[in-house]
Amino acid sequence: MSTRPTMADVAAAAGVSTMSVSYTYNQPSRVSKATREKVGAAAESLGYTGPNRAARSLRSGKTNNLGVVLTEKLTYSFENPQARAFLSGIAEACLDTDTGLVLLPNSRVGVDLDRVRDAHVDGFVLWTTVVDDPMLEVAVSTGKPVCIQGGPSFPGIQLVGIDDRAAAHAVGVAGLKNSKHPAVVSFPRNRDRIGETVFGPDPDDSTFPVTAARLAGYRRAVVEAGFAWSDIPVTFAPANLRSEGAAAARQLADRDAILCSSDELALGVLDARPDVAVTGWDDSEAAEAAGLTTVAQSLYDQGRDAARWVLGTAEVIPRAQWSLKIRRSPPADG
Amino acid sequence: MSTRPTMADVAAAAGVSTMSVSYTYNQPSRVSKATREKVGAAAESLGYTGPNRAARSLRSGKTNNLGVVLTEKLTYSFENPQARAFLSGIAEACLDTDTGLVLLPNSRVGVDLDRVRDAHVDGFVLWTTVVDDPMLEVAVSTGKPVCIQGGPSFPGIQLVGIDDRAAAHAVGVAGLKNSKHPAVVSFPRNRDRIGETVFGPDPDDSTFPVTAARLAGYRRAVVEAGFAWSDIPVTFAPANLRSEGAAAARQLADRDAILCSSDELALGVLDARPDVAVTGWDDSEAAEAAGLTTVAQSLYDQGRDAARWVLGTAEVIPRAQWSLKIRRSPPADG
DNA sequence: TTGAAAGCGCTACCAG
DNA sequence: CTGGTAGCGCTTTCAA
Repeated sequence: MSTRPTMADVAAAAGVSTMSVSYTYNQPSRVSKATREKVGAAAESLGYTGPNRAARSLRSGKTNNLGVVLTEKLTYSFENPQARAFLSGIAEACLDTDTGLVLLPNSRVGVDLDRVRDAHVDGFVLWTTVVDDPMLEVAVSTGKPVCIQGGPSFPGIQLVGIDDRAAAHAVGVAGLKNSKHPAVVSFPRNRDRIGETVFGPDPDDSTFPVTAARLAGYRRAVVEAGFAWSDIPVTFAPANLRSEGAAAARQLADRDAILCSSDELALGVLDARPDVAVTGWDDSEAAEAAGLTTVAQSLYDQGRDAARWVLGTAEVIPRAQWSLKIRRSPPADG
Repeated sequence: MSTRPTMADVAAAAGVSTMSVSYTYNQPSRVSKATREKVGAAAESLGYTGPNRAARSLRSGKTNNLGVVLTEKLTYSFENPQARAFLSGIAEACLDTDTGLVLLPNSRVGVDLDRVRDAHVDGFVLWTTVVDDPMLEVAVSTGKPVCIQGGPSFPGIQLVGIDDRAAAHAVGVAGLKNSKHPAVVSFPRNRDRIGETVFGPDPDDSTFPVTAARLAGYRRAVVEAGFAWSDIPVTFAPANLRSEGAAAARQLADRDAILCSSDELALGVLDARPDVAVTGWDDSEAAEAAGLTTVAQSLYDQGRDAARWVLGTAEVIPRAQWSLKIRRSPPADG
């Protein structure tokens, strides 16, 4: 039962003070090369693997844990490929700094808010949520750094994500090229997730910022293509499922081009209407296989960058990149 | 900048000793009801949310973190629905005990072994790996509790998982009901993941315990159905992908029943050979939709139970349940 | 550039 | 059932 060596043990073996060992690990530039080498050798020979984290936490107030606030049930987040890629990126960044992950659900139950309030973490990364989510205020009130993917923007919270409005405009322009009767199939407007078709809805009526931004971009593309937004049917799918895309498409039987909020919905649309021009979002493998025109972005990179910023490894969050993938759907000519 | 109250603050406010507050949180049954109530009231009024974890860790040696050792790259694990469900279960158990998650990759690089050796966690949950994985020894050598899903069995490591051999036998019996020329499409035999077809391979040649157990179960079903195992072609798919199932099926064009190691492979087989009798494994949603006969098990439950055991919340790991889902493929009569 | 002292907040141990 | 004492391993602060 040999207990692990402490900093004091290393100091004794190296013939220096405990402080010199501490400095060697925390501010190596502050100690002389000779000290650094003595400490390194002593640590090696004793099998010392670095400062004990609990002690360091107690003294410094850092927890070495990152809080990740996901959707309602953790399982749902895992089933969403985009959220998953985001989480992978976060996990990767945590690995680099030996940081633990605390996965926190975000149902609207008070207990989830309490959990965030009291979480023993150094900061939070949130998955996009509704504009009026009380979680936003709670996260900020902890005084810890907070970063959210996809919005909403909120005072004190750093954003990571692409310019959804600009990307939606770009993919909309591509999708409407030869269209006479376009339509949109969108994510739900709010947490009620009601399936309904509305002509020319106000994007800002959506409490999901991502939904709102994409609608606004589509609207701009539609208007630039010479249509009146109020003539365009927008079907809000109750869930981001292929089957819902198909169901929506059947309600839009007279339309010749359909802009979709996700590849999943777009593939469903193609299932029901193989003839129609369709655009998706996210550049999934299935989208590539189906030849779908779509918006590509790396949620993995965004997760990694968000985590790095929260953990203090990175000073700034690099601008998230996106690109348009033009493929055979929609057909090049009508 | 009001700093958070400490146990001593609560003790002072409640008019008791610090120790009584500590006991109230850690062994409530040891303190009188009166004390408990005084402490509760004082904590409430001060906004004390429980013992500081770093201090508790430092004193008790507990880290309040659980190590989860997954496959080579974390991303791969997230893309595997079964590993994902397992991880969801673990995450849920961690939530209950306010425990952080440290996700650790398991490539064969030494750095991953070092990471596990030095991980600041109270125990490990491992995802199934090859029988000769050095990670097993490393995890055990930490002296911390270790539980592995799916095997291999290893001294000092707790197992969680179903009896793959028995389940394979059961689903094999169902799948071979009217077969004259059966075949098997299996997971890879070892980490080389070579795609090949072998007649009557020795199950124990597989370094993946799950692969070996399922093959052994299939073999028993095959032999009981009156075939010689050495006459049965077993195609090892290089990856657990639908496309690989289809590719394998094309190589088994003369076969009338195919037992598969996963739903994914089975669906691929059906893509290429809609006429053939097929069985899968895992009871995915797609399997249900396709009417596939398969083995159902809850990796979520297994993850939750494994984590509870490692964290000391549960004394024993409940036996993992499985059931046979008999559906229209294979057809009831030839 | 190095070091001594103090103490972060808590719980193991022992005493009553 | 309750409480005092000691100290977990480290880093902040101050001094040399």
